[in-house]
Amino acid sequence: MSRYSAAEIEQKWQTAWDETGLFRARHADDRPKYYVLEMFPYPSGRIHMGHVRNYTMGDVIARHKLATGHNVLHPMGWDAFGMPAENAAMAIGGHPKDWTYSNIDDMRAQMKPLGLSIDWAREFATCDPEYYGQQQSLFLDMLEAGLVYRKNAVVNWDPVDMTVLANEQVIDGKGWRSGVDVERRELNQWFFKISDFSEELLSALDTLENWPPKVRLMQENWIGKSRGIEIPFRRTDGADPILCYSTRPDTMRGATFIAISPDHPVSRSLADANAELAAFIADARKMDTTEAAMEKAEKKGIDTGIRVRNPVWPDQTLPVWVGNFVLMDYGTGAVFGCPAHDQRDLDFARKYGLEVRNAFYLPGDPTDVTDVALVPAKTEPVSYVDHFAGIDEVTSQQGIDATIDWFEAKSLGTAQVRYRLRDWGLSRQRYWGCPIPVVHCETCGVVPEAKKNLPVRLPDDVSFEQPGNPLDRHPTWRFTTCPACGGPALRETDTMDTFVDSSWYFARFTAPDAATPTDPDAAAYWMNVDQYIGGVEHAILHLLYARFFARAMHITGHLPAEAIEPFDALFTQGMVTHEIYQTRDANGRPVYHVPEDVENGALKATGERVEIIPSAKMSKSKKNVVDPQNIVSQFGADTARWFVLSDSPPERDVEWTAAGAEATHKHLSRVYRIAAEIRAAEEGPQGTDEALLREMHRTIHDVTLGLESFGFNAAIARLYAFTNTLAKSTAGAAARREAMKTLAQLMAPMTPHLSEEIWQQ
RNA sequence: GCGGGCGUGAUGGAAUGGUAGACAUAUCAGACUUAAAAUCUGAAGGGCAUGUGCCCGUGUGGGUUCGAGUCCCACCGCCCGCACCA
Repeated sequence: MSRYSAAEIEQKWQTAWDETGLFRARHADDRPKYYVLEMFPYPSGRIHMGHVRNYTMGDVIARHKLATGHNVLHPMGWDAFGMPAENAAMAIGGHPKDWTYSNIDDMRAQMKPLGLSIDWAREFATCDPEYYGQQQSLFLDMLEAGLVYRKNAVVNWDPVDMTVLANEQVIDGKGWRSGVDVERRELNQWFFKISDFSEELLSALDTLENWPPKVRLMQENWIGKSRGIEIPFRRTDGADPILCYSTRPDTMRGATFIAISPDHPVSRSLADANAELAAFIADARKMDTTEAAMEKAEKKGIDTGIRVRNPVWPDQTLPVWVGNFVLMDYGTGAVFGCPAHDQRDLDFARKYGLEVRNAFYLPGDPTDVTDVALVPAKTEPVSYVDHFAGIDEVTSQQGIDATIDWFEAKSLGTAQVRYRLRDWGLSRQRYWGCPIPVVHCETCGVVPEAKKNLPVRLPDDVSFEQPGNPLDRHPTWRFTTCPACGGPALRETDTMDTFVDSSWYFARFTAPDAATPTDPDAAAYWMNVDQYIGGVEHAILHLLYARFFARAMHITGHLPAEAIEPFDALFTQGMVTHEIYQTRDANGRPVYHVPEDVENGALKATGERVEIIPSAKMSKSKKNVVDPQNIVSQFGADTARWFVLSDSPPERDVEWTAAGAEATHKHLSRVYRIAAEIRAAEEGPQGTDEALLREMHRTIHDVTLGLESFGFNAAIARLYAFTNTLAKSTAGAAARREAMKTLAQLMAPMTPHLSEEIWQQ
């Protein structure tokens, strides 16, 4: 072969690797183990450049570790449950199962040509009954361990589609499919007790040294620990006091009203006798809970007529309002409003003509002031604090803590540590998910399914013509017998949130065929994941849920104590972006064009200039998607792999360009050519060329360092430089041969096929 | 509002506090060719001198240091995450 033919080379070596079972991982081995994992894909049907970059990074590490004497586990699977499959069934007919499995086949067929060093024998999909059956078993263990419970919760309910909607599926207060107003409905739902682990999930973040600081910080903020105090406000009518939660009791002097949630018990009981209030509460209920809506929503309130006393200055009485902005499930569902020091409270006070009172005495100011402009800057020392604890700066954290202590010492309140983290509601009124393995028995109530009856399989004969959950209207599926009393019972028809599926798959990969969720030996040997790689979009939910699950799996005996932090190192890679090409139609609306139709900034067909928007996320609607399959068939997998790693550091976005891909291909052709030249060079008595060999060893050092520290772009730059040196080298044939072999070896993690070809010749 | 990150040629980006701009793209020139492609050789931060040299340069302004793209302070700009959380 005189020309570089990626197609031939790649096919040849992929077959060879397959036949020798090179990437099969076995857990009896003297070599140190290394588990590298990329976040597994949702089987949409097409792989995209982001997948290529993600899996190539993992593959570079896997191959590098394999080459440096490690026993490597590098598996792949499918995060296969979820709504798109049901949506496809509703839109185009067919069955979610068929749609999903056929997508998996398609995607596997697109991935295999990339030459990834994956142990395909371990592949599974989360919708395999073998997988979700083990998940049900895990759920039952967690139920027994008290890590799962049922409670009523308010959800977004679409009255037409008859299903719960995620916040993301509520657009402007309306269901994204039905277009009707979404209701807030209270339903009985299953919850994981993740909030029991708030403190531990928070403090253990410090041990995750090889995680990006940014991700740790995001989790810290999400868990949201705060120290505050619960303060009872006595009512003038002598009824039970209203408990308010505050993290800023130092602003007590500025309190001019109390706001309670529409869901607060006091609001509810008053509503019985107050039609206006009842209407207000009903109205607040209708408001959807999405971020966007919350931001726009007007702050509204209604005076209850109740008055309470300021606990520190009892001669001051404050009105109690119901406010639509007060959340029932944070703190006590009641707050005191301090308009002088809080923008939201100020807006509210202005709207309803409530008093604005400065919380802090200004130096030399003996009386209360009402002008907001006089409020001292946060860090300014204030003089009034002798009232509290004799501290001179209330607004430092120390000052706030001292104020809390002061309140406690005077028996005016109880210090509280609170977390923003809520329990994880896992019930979904959906078909295509893991059935929750419980039954509802008239005599026994909620009863866990017996493990011998697992998996509770999804029925195949379902229809999607009607809205709602097909499991609910299935003629027979629901009807079963109670595992406890043997009487008639109904199955739970809710399925699990798909985040559950991805919360433990990494553990299942260590023994994908085990008859229990994990195999203790295999889990002990392979866990933890040494390097986990994925998108930063999973920084909070997936990674937090997985950390919770690892703890739950330890408690239920499915993972060793060492595995409660399942990912030793985490790397979040950047996106692959591409220019967008757009022109305008007669009405000035943008029209997008695929890259193939554009040449030199103009449409190939008409010559019309296109507007170029650089570095945009690839998306179908903007038509700037580059299909990896096309690149592989045009240039080969090695070119695609090399390109997505070159140019940009892996944590940053990389811009895909046709010119860059071509240049990469030219470079690989050049390496191939140089190798051929060197092979053909006359053997002779020439000695070594020390300069070349010195450069070679320097390259080995730099590239190794680059591969081990996610400096792939720098490693590749070094390989370019060495290729140039080698091409120009006038050293003897033996030295050049040695240098060429080394070059091939160093390139191998990125371009395994080309390297293997050069190495073997 | 709270939290975090980043500012280096035309472009993507290199650079344990020690020769800024490695490597690549785009560009230009040359060789080969009837021509083109491919390939090979070379130029290239800006300015002045163009002859070997000089001056200025990592968002802006200060500071630490023998020495700062790198460390510290302030400001400007961009990006990201969170947010009626009391």
